[in-house]
Amino acid sequence: MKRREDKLAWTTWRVLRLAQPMGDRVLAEVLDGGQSFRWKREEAGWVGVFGRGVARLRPHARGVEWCQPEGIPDLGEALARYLDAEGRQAAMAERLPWRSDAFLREAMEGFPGLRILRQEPDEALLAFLCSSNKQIIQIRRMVAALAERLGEEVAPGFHALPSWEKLARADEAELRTCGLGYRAAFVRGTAERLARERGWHGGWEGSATAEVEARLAELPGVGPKVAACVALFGLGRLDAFPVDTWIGRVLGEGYGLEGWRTEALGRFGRAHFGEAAGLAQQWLFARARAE
DNA sequence: GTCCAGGCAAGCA
DNA sequence: TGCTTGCATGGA
Repeated sequence: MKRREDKLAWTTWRVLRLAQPMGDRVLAEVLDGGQSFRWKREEAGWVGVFGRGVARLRPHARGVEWCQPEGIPDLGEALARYLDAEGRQAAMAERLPWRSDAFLREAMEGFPGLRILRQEPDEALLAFLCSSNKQIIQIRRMVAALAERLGEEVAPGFHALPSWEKLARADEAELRTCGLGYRAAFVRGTAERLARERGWHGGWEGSATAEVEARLAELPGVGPKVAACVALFGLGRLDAFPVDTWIGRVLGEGYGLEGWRTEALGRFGRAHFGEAAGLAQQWLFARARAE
């Protein structure tokens, strides 16, 4: 039996120029390397959901080629923003200490054009609420299950993530059916709070990243690591520096910091890498996982 | 079967 | 403040 999405009509492929193109391997790392959990590999590229948009992507010499389902609003601008087409991050990366830091430089050279996807804050928060003590592949399955069971269908066969209101109404047993385990209580607790606070991150623009992370950490299931991920991936705070097991390992190897506590590693990362620490973190993360 | 995963929260000294 | 433990589940 054909799946519904197989009958979906797609627009013709178009080129989205990127200031900093990505090869196949780097595009894979960006879409499927633990930032977003919403992209699936297909024949020659990727298909996924970002916000309420659905798109197919494939590498192109000057950027990416993309198409979208027929009959929904054009996603060109949203995709350009999502992928940082104008290259704001490439400019920021110039401020990293790669000239004096050979370990970082090697990581950057290994993944040219790597970037932070500009995800919606809700999307990053929900995904990373599910992330604790889980592998990337498992997080992707949890998020997919939440979308399919509770999210709105935005194109045949494709579901957006559920709203906080919807998640707050779901019972914990249903969330556990999505494979969340003890994280179900995190999602429910945070959903109950945010369902009452529309625009929860509104008004944070003028706050320092440390303050933003502290506010995030007031939510159930959000500790230092998840807060840093949401700040970086969802709120565009490029100076946020999440420290997970991979980053702990790679900082130990590359910078002689074996045995340092997570909190101290975070301070090191922010001090050493500076205002684009989150970008450095993503390059080091990619390098660590590739070894 | 064992170890570990893009950790968090609570309990303890 | 800093360390330990329990937590659900599934890969490797």
